[in-house]
Amino acid sequence: MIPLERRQYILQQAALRGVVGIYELAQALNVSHMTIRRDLEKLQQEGAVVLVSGGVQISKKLSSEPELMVKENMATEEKIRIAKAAVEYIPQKGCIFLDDGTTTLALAQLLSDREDLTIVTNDFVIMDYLTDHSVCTVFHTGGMVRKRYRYCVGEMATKIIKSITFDVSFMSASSWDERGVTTPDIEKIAVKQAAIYSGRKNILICAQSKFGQVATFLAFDLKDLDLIISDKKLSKQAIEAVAERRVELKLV
Amino acid sequence: MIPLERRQYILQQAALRGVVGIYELAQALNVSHMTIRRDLEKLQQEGAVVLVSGGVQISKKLSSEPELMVKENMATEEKIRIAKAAVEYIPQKGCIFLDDGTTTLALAQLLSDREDLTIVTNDFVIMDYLTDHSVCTVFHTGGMVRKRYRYCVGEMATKIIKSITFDVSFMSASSWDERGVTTPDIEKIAVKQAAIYSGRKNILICAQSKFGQVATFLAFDLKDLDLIISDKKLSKQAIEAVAERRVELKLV
DNA sequence: AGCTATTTTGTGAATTTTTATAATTTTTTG
DNA sequence: CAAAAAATTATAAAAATTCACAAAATAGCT
Repeated sequence: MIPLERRQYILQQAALRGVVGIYELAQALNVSHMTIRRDLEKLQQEGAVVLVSGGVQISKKLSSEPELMVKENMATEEKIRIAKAAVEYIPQKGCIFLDDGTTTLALAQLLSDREDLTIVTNDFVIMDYLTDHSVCTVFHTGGMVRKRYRYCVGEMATKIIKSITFDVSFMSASSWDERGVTTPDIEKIAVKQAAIYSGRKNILICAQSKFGQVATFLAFDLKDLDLIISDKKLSKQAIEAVAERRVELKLV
Repeated sequence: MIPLERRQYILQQAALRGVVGIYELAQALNVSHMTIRRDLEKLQQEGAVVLVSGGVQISKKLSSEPELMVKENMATEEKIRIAKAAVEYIPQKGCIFLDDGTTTLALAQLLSDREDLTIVTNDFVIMDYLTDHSVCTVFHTGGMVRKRYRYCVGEMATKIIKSITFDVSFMSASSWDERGVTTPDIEKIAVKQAAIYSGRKNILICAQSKFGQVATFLAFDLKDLDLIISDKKLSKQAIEAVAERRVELKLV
């Protein structure tokens, strides 16, 4: 890894998460903290980041730029915590499905050094990340391209998903409540149901903030799940609803 | 491998990844770091890359327009001429397949305003371009991701391709001769054959410079094609070989 | 083919840049 | 205010770069 690559990685992490720690970066990149400090100094001179005690913050100017904004909305603290909890459920040499979404992307980012895994996804952002940063085997489901959201839906994707068996299907949700997970895109229903059909274990990884929101179409019922991983702020009402449906719940 | 090929490979890698390390290239190309350095110096003089410590970065002008950059790096003129000729064969409201490759990418770039089309591809670069710049319906075949080249291969992709019918399949080739199109990737054979199986019309769009090069595996015979579009510099030997197989030939 | 001239490539040494370690000072935290 | 964490500084080690020159490959010629 050459110095520039390292700086790009730092920028990416900063863009993704808002702030990053120096020692964390040093460990991730396997270099000394001094090297990171010198990198950060350069990046600060370029105006890309702002140094703060213990790490860097993405400069406001950048974080308001459209491409990064999309990412910004991604890996928050909660999502990373949820993703870390999710890793525990991935067996050695396993084959997993990652649904489209930012929480599943955060999970993908934790798996870059897992050579043993086979990862299947319908999301192009996740695929891009894995293509550039991972050593695992990657499959894309294909299907009709939803340009705006950069993932695939439709019958083609559904068919392929049904023809594979996953040790774990990690499902995401942009909206869920006591009934189940809902989506505004009718074409996504079949895809999500296929992923659940093909998962020997189905885990919903989803921030509590999405609870209570409802979209037009019901993709699947909470009963179809084996486990829900969410964050600790999840409302009592939600916890009760999950318990009633006898689905295991893990809050992190 | 001749020096020019080596530089094209370097450019391709740089285009693909943004930055590339010198020692990495030296190892991949099996030459000394000095040879790479001299190559990079030349490429820098041409303005294609910028030298940085430990490697090169793709020049900003190019990297900000990824679709142009790929074109840029390999004999553009011919490819665009070939692509323009290929457009003639695309019917209104048609469904076409675009094989992975830079000539097919050039074709995709000419189709951005065609709202009537359905385009299917196994190439992620083509898909990305169409996602960002086109108004047509896009499908991706999915399949096993070949990270380095950014396309899909394998049985999954093959199956899907066979289940669709294309008005035209536009095939590419990194190497071809009188026998047919060859590839170094065994997994690509089935994909290419499936595309030809599913094409009501099969057109090879391919620069003459690739003629005479041979890779390990034969993907398909020239006889399987309805038309070959190439550039005018195509050798007499090649023209005769094509005529013998009763395949129409168009030189532009 | 055989020969020379030219270009390209590899090797090793000197130079410069980058990085790691350790000691010291400053800032943060309880 | 004291302990811990972080930042700074200095210096040694490692890596990357440059330069010079010999070896190898290529091209052009008879």
